[in-house]
Amino acid sequence: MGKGAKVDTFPPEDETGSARFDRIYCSLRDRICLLDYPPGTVLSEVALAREFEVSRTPIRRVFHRLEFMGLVQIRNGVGTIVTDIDLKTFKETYDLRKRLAEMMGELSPVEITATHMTQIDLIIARAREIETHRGNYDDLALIANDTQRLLSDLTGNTPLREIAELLYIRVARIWFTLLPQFGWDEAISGQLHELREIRSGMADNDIRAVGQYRSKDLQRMMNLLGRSLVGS
Amino acid sequence: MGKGAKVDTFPPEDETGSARFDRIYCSLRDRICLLDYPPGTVLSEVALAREFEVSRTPIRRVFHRLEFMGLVQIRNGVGTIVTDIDLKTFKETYDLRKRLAEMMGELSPVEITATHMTQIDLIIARAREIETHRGNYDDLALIANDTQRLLSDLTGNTPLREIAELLYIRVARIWFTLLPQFGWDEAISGQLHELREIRSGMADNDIRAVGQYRSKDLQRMMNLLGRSLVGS
DNA sequence: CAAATACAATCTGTATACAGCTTGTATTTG
DNA sequence: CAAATACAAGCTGTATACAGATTGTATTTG
Repeated sequence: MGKGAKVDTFPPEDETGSARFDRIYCSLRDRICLLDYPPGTVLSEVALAREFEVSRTPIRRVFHRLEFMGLVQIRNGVGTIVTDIDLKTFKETYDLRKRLAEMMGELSPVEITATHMTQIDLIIARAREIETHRGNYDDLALIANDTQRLLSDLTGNTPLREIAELLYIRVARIWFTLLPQFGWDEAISGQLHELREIRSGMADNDIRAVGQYRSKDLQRMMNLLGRSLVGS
Repeated sequence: MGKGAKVDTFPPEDETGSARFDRIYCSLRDRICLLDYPPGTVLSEVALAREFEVSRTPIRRVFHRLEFMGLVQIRNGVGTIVTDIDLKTFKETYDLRKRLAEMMGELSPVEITATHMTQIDLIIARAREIETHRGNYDDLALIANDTQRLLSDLTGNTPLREIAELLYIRVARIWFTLLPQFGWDEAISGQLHELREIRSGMADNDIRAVGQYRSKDLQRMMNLLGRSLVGS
């Protein structure tokens, strides 16, 4: 999943230290989140060092960041393994995300700009474009990612934004794993429904409504999950 | 402040890797939080490497963790500097912490045990003991830290607990900096009041009430801060 | 044959030398 | 004298060799 979805950028000539770190970190984070590296995958420091044309040191720095984000577990003498999430933690995280979504509009809300409207319209257009491409879960995942990014832009409270992003990154890939179980129609129509709700709230310049829609949709996902687990 | 409050433990003989990391990380984190290293302090990798009898490598690992926690800023060619917090971020963080405190009792609440009651009683006893030791802000800070730790133990939702701790660590020292401005009587009586409120909620096995008390007290701190800033 | 044991392969953790960046200072230059 | 410049000191970033930990496997031993 997602193999062809992202092209890793080549390093520019004058790349500074932190830019290189960000490049490698974002690459690996996205590979994990988009399931190029599924849970259980053992990441090799030396192999990645060769691929990114650096030594082990910067790779290790990235690994420790990924561990802090909850995406890998580093074990001495064993290796660095992409984490899985137990259902209890998954549910707790979604419960919390649901609450944080409600806060989005209540803590220092931002003003909706024309740029924001352009962004949501573009995302909706992309979702409609793949509506009939049954089973295109890769692009659906990218759309979900961009939706989260847009909602981040609409979150005025900085710490809240950071934490919402962190929790999203932690559980997004688990969600992506479950997506196919729901079937394409349910998945894409749910995503489009959420996007249109969000857009209506944005059109009214009502961030509070946007947050409540998001919260409701997270609840809907939890319900779907519950049904899926009972049904399997 | 806090110089004599904490004794760094000696490394045991059979110390494993991650234990060493935790030891150094907690030492430096506490030194920053308890203002042994006030904002603006430049931390030296080589000096700390000498002190902890390791090479620069583990110290760098700790520095990157501290940077992720928001306690230091690492700048290439310059140094690693203990951060300060601007008032906007400080207020945003408190607004968020206030909301998270309310959630404590609502998301998977835990059962209060006799151990928990013993802990809160011990903290209250310590607070009463220093009640007449005017200006003993160091011990007051330690009491505030242990209060936070107890509330963490009462938070059943794991991600919520982690995030509440993170936000506390980020802003605690700023709060400690401001404490003396409020005067000893206000500071110690406020702390004791909060502790007794928390205890009453715990005695009723009502985590929701505990969270609401905590939220209210965070609001009270914000109000004090506002007055202090207007008055200065 | 089964169980304990020794070992080798492979991984992360650490130490250290060196490269690159930033900044204050001394020097040069108009 | 003032401003631009060259430089040196000190910091973090990187590369790499080596140490320590873990685990699967082959060997030994009863």
